[in-house]
Amino acid sequence: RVVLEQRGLATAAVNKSREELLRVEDPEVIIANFVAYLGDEQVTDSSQTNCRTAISMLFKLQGFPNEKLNGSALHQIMKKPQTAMRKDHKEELLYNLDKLLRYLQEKNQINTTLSEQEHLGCTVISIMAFSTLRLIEIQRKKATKQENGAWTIQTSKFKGISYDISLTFRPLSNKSVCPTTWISSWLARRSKENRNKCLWWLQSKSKEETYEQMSKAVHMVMNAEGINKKETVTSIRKASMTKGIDQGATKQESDRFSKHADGSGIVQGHYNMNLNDKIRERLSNFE
DNA sequence: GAATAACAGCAGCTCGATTA
DNA sequence: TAATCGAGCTGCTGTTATTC
Repeated sequence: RVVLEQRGLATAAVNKSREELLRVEDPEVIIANFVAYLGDEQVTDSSQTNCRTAISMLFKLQGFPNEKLNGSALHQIMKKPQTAMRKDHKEELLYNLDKLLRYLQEKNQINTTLSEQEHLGCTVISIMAFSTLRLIEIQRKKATKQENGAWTIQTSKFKGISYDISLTFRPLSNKSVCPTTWISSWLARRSKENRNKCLWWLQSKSKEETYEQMSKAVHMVMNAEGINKKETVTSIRKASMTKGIDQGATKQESDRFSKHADGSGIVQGHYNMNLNDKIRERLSNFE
């Protein structure tokens, strides 16, 4: 339902009742025709691909088998938009994670004077940098205080490894950037009666912070540090893994840290943003 | 030389993230 | 909320290595 709502064009294309859908003889033709129509209308390649997925899902939900939905004709039609969508893997330098850590270090000294939004942004950044969780996973997590100042957090993953995870942050030697410090100071903002409310409870608004607003809070901190506006929240994961790999993390370490099901390929393609200058320099030297 | 195993790489699809 | 972009898993395919 969510997918279909998002793809308004798709629902328009198959504007039929459930009974009508069940009577369709050849759903692949309907999908192919609609994608071809979108192509004529100069709709973007990603939109064409998404609409195809959405209509296909609609038919699948009615019980049509895969073979009826994905034949060679549609395969050929989809080649153009899918080829155009492939991303160019550029060699480009990402901002350094240290930039954000330095910001956290400065702000930690005055964390009681930060605005609620900025405080939340810093806390999320600290958690993301040291856990490589996604924003959605951070938003729906629970935090429990342990002995010795450690915090255990529990969340569910829908992407990647498909089980619930729980991980424990123990105090780091540099306390000013440590997630335990930031979670503690974030919770210290609220009054006694709200102590047991969920982690992202806002004292000022008396409600839980929304996903979109959390994204804005993180962007606010990133912008304040002068990071290019085009960088997304996910780039913090990238910066974290890139730094780890640059410092010599082994493949096993980075796979475990990133929690990808197929670690090496994904990390190589999307998260290892180190330049190849060092290896080129070494190759250029010979006896 | 054929059969099989192991591996790498890619395409396709799905769903998270962002923006207007 | 609609539209778009982008990340990442699954499964397929072709290549290389190994065994028979």
